[in-house]
Amino acid sequence: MTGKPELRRELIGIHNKLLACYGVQHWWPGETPFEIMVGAILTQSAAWGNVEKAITNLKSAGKLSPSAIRDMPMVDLAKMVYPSGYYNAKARKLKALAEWLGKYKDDLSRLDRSPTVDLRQELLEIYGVGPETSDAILLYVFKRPVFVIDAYTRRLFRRLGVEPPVDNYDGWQALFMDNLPHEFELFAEYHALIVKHGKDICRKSPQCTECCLSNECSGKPSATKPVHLGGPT
DNA sequence: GTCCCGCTTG
DNA sequence: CAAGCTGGAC
Repeated sequence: MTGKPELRRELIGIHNKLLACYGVQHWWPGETPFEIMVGAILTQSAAWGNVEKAITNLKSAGKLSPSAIRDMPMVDLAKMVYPSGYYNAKARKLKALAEWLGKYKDDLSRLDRSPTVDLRQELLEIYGVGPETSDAILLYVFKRPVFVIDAYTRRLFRRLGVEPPVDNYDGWQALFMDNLPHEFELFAEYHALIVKHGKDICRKSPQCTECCLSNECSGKPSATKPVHLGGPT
């Protein structure tokens, strides 16, 4: 946490307003660590409701475990995750995740001994695990203080007029991690609140009249959409 | 930049 | 009917 005090207070202020608006979120939905990891992969560019269907399919078939997924034919796995979209790609990703866990005898406590940077590097080497999925797993499974950046985060804070100097994943992550205390509870709750807000209010087409942040928001990108002053040609 | 891809919402 | 959904691989 080395950033400017002004930005630090702004980021905390946004968190507090979201918390006051929505209350504690109790994330991540998922009853076991493995279920959280599966959810993190299946939710890539997919609505959570569809992810739940896929997870329910796995659960009711008794296949929601690393070993079951390793032993299952790819085609069967693809059918089960069908509702979450990209089913062939996601079946392959789940296989890769399960194979990786197998290297540690499916024992999360072994992995939990690794420092965060090392664990993150390992996660990134798994097929289908990129920065966001990696950080979601680090945060919600391993309880590491890592700030997760997603499309909702970028959209919300751009509209609020807060942007990092470098517009990529690491740049966004540094914006938050350089300006907030590295506390698991704070990062977990903040991300959950951003998602809640992004789904319900700060959508692509924002519901600004119902937004509890409308006072501090310029609504920039959507407000700057081209206006043809001369009217249609 | 393109592809992967079904389901929900407007 | 189209747009959008907690991305990542190539």
